[in-house]
Amino acid sequence: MTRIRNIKQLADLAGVSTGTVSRALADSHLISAGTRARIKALADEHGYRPNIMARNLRIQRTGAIGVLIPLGHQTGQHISDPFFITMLGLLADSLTERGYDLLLSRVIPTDGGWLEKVVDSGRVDGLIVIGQSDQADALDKVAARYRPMVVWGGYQAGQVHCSVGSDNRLGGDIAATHLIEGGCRRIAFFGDPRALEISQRLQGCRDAMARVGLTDGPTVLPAQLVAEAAHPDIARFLGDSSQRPQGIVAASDVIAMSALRALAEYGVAVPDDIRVIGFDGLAIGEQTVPRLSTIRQDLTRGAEHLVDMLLRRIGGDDTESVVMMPELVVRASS
Amino acid sequence: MTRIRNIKQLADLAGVSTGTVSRALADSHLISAGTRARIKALADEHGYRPNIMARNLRIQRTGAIGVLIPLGHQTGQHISDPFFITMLGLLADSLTERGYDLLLSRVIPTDGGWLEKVVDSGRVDGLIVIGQSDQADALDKVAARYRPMVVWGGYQAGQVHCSVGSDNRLGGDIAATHLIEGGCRRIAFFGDPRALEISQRLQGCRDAMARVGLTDGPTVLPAQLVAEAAHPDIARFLGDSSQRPQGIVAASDVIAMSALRALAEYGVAVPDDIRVIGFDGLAIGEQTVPRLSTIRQDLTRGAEHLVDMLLRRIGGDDTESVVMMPELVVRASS
DNA sequence: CCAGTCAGTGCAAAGCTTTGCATACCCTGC
DNA sequence: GCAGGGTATGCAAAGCTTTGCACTGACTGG
Repeated sequence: MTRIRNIKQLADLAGVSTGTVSRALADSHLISAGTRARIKALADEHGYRPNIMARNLRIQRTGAIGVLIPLGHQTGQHISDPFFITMLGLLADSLTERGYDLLLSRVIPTDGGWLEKVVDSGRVDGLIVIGQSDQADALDKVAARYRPMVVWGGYQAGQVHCSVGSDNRLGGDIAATHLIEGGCRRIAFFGDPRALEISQRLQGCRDAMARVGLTDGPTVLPAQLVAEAAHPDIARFLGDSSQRPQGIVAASDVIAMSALRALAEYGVAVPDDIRVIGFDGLAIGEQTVPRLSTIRQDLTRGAEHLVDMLLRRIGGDDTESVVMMPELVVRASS
Repeated sequence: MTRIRNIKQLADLAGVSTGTVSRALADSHLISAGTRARIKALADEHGYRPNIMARNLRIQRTGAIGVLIPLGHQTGQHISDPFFITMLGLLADSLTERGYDLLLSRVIPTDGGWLEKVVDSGRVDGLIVIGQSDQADALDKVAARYRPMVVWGGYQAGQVHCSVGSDNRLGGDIAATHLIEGGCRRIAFFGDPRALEISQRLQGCRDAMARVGLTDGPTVLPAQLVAEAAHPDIARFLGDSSQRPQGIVAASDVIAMSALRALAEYGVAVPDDIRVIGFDGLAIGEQTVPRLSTIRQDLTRGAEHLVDMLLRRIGGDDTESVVMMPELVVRASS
């Protein structure tokens, strides 16, 4: 009843060779049904499990997909951010359903080779990167030679890596247009445009304003994505009543919530004095006071696309980037 | 400039043996500084990264910690559940800070060996299991021989596996006592007591009621943990106005939110007609209408304990289970 | 009765590192 | 000039599977 730890021991016990054991456990029809059953029973009885590392080394695949969260432009950010977490949960569900494990890494791309390190480590069969941060070039460089990688984020012409994401420019445009239609002329944009997606949202905002003659565009406050870090900046900005905008386009729901909180503290009425619109469409936005208007991205569909396309790429197919339409959700904050 | 894929090629290129390369890359002082620098430069130039699977196989460790979410008593449940996700984010932060990767698995323990499969696979250096579900026995069995495992969940006397969690009985007691002090005599408990933690919360609820002579205890509605599945049951239960309780102890904040929603739909005033209290203290409870009273568990500290203790166990130490004190948070729903 | 087939099994290489031990060389001190 | 002690490197085993190929024996058909 002693524990069996490798295939050799089991082979000796069964009086066959390791090859036979390996094949028997894999249900190969090369092995007679009798031997097969006997070996399996023996393996079961002695609690033998093949060593996955050795197996992976041999067959050159791991059954794991890496999910990477590059925190390029803001070191303070944590994975516990609601957006990442939501996406992560969706990916986990979708991947486990397909029999893959999920290897989570939070990386701070300070050195050049952060992505190569994961790719070449051979630890994963494919890679999902959540957000380009300010690392679009690094992603392109790797994508040129490493196929099984898809990225959640923005799309720009000429991009080498395969991305899934929303039409961020359009989203920003819709958000700003919505505020303008509500009568706003002085608009502020809260978000750090070093991240590709956010710069696109800002661009959309500018476009919408330019169309009605507001060629200066919005005032930009490069707020951090993470709530705790953003709040002081936002509070300071809004504290100066002389520069208060009439409308705020926030680059994410989390930033918008920070803004709502700060405005409440200053006694500014939303949406009467200042209108606020977020971006993402997280569930949490339903629960704010007032309930947050937002530009919804369909994360569920996004996650499914990411996994689908990644598996196709692992299988050798090629895939085009996907740009999904964002959707205006008007609640009570605008 | 051709890509180098294994240590042998690099060794040939450098005109040394593989052993020397291996040591050089590991910065071993056995290798002269000159050779070391030369090899490193060469490795860098040709983009060589050691194959992690081979390395893991050789040194018998993986640098990854498995996080397991057993969904024993309810097949519908998804990882996207807010509680799991919150915990997962905290663990991810804590683990990556300490240089470990996080391998996420959602398992449905139908067959006996679900846990053994992960443990013996050699894919991870240690295991964090989130929630005992109804699998306490399976956990004990494995814990008897596999040291590097810690479990988030309840503690009961005689338990073999090492757990971190709240005093659930006490939490249930506090919750029920709070409702009783608010004048409730007919109390309902929403939650499926097949899970250890929940049965303990129910027990606490019973204890509190017994102390004031309510020996029948609460009416138990074995609601699912996941919101979508629980809602119909809860709505049906509350729809029958003849059996409506005066107070509801929900086994989780998510269940409580479902109850709040159902009550709002029936036009029942909270807390005036029915008082509701949840369990967990998730951030999301701040945003409900009315804001949810709850029993808070300190998940941040819990996650840190889990990781700390796991690493200590990996290092060979032994660790005692930790039971943290839950805390009553009175907001507006009770 | 023999050549040929086929089912079932064994052998050993390959996958890539790490590391204990052996080796080679260069000094130093006597 | 030689024993002894470092220092720098090479050799090869070990870690555990999977799998192409070779082999054995039994059986079929002529």
